[in-house]
Amino acid sequence: MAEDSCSVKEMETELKDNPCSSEDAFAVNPKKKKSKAKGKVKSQHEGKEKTHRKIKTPKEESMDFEDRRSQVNVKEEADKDPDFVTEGKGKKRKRKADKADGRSSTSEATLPKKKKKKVAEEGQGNSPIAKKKKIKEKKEKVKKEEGGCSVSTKKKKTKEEIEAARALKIKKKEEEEKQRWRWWEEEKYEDGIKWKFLEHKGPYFPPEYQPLPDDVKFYYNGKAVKLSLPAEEVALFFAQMLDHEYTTKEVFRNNFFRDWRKEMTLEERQLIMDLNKCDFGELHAMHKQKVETRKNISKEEKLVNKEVNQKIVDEYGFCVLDHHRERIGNFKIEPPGLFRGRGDHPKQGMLKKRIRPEDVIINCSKDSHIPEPPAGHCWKEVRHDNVVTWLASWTENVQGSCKYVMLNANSKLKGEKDWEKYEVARRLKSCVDAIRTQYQEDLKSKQMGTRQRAVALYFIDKLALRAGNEKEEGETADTVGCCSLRVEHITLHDTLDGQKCVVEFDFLGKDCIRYYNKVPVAKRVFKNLKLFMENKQGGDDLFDRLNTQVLNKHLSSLMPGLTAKVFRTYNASITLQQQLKELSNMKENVAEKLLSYNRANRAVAILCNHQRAPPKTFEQSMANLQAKIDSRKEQLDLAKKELKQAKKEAKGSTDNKLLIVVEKKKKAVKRCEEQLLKMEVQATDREENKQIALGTSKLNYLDPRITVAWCKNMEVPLDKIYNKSLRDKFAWAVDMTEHDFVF
DNA sequence: TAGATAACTTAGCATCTTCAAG
DNA sequence: CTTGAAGATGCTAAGTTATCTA
Repeated sequence: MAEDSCSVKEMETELKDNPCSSEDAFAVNPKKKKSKAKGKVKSQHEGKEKTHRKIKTPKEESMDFEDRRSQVNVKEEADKDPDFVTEGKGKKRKRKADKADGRSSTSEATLPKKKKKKVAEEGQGNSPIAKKKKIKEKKEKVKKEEGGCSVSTKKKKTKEEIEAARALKIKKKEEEEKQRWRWWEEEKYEDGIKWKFLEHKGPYFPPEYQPLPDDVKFYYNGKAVKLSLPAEEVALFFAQMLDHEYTTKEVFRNNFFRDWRKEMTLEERQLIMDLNKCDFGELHAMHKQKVETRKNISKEEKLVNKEVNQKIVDEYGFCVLDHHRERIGNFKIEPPGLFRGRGDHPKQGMLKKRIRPEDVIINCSKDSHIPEPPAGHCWKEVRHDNVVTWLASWTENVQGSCKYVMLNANSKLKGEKDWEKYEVARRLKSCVDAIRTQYQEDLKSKQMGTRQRAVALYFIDKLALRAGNEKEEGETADTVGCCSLRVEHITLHDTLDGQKCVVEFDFLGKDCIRYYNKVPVAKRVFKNLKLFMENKQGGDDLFDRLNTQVLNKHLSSLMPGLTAKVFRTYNASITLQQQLKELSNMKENVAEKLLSYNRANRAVAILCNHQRAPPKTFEQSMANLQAKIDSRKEQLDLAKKELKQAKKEAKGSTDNKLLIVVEKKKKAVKRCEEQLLKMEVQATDREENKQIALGTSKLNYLDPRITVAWCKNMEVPLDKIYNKSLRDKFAWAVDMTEHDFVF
């Protein structure tokens, strides 16, 4: 998040210059007047544009879509902009909205039902016999190795152990595969029922706080102070973070100090009045020491730790859902600590409290073995609600929101939902043209609300913006999505770089990731934007007649199950499909095909603005790779020379030896060339990927069936693209997708 | 029927693990 | 065998949407 850190830096200098706490800064922050230009639509604008421009046909529009990826300005440009600071904004934006009907449920989505009869619980591997055989072989192998050379050196033995462990792992994997629940071949449950039986052990609680040893002291105002346990624990949270830049931020420090004092005893509170007089040095040093020793532990200890962890996973990491053992995603209760929100979060530094069993609600079957709370404790509640998917929940104290323990992505519950998501997106494909035509038409509407809706939809569709819910002021960082865009977030250019009607976007989106883009838009959109911005200030809402409920209500009337985020899924998947078709070629080798895939993936990531901070070691590792390429090039030159020489010598000769040498050299050249190409491809890929994150779209937006089908057609092994977890998560797609799948 | 909240998806970064090169 | 980069996984914050409640 380069731009993030950039604004952070600026924040800091600002803070240095201005010694008042930023809490004060917040209070002082002049609220921008929000002049809601209600009913200010000038009707004479209507219809004017007809003379200038005909409505785009869906086809023309879709051409726009194709070169969308080139429009997205990768953020370097934005990075350079030193003026980029989003000011703390004025007010809470709560508006009354037409109530969303809520009747349009996604559950109507019809999954392509494979009318197969229920498969037996154990599930059938593709070729169970072959698998069993394999497993047997493995077992024998393991046995052999175990018995084989027992009188060997210690080293060898551990090696063997590793080998055995590996074999065991493979065996385990195969068993796993065999036991995979092929839920996608079963009938779905009716209306909202998520399970009929659910049993688990409850969440795993982090270990209790271990008091400081006596020789590690906290000092206040130069004097050693023995803190009470609760205060000490919180002090340690802060001490541990001392290397982080954010412990220097005023908001963070103030929030921390306020919450810390709440944990203190009366005397402590009376003594410790100023954070600047606190010396956490020894605590910090102790923590660093601990990290260091943890890093240096022996292999044996590591193995022991691993086993201990595995035991925890085995005990708490699984549940039984409708007769199948399923992995739980996050079975560990979040440990206490200091809250660190993203970006400029007003609550950063606040204490995230320790969760006790008394805070936790358990959800499971009535007839299951109810999880035991830790000794001496009880649950807040045990309920048996089978229309939800969570196993346990608690309320987090910083934001007051609910946290849930849910299943792993490879579970039936998650998989089915995911599948459904892509089916909804595919349904959008069949009616997207009509919807586009409609919103183009709506741009001319007499109703201001309708026009705003149309423009918002245009953005959501064309630029893959998020819906943009309203947020409560002061509770979170100031970020926006489509519906919550403010006037200050866009700049209109009648012409820019030879293009007409360019909208320049500059705002912080989810996770405070900057969205910066200059996009030529339809003239009518441009005109509407001008209209929406009339008589408004920077801090005013661009779409003052619109919110996500209104928008989604409208969308669901166009297609059941349609909401704003479906457009992101749809456009991401369709872009991947198009790009793959365009970029990849059967003639390429696997490395090149993978580059093509990554490029298609990248087009999607750019569309969705999935960014990452360039890896810290990026420059170095790039240079290393380049060095390797150079040396390989030299090798290649050498090999070529040698080949020439060999050819020369062999010319006219019938000496078999010489001919063989020529062949050898030829092979060497070829190998060199291949390796070089591979590295060069890798270098290109990495460079292009510098600040783009491919993972998010792969995980959340791209219909896996597109990828599976592409792999089949291109003869690329799937595991070159999907790692184990992805293959598990998308098991349904891997299993059911034929080569002719079309999104 | 709006506003609150519950439920669930999406997100990037941190950390742990693995694997390949030196 | 060591080192470091890449890749995988873990963590939890931050969104969206559905649903509840007064």
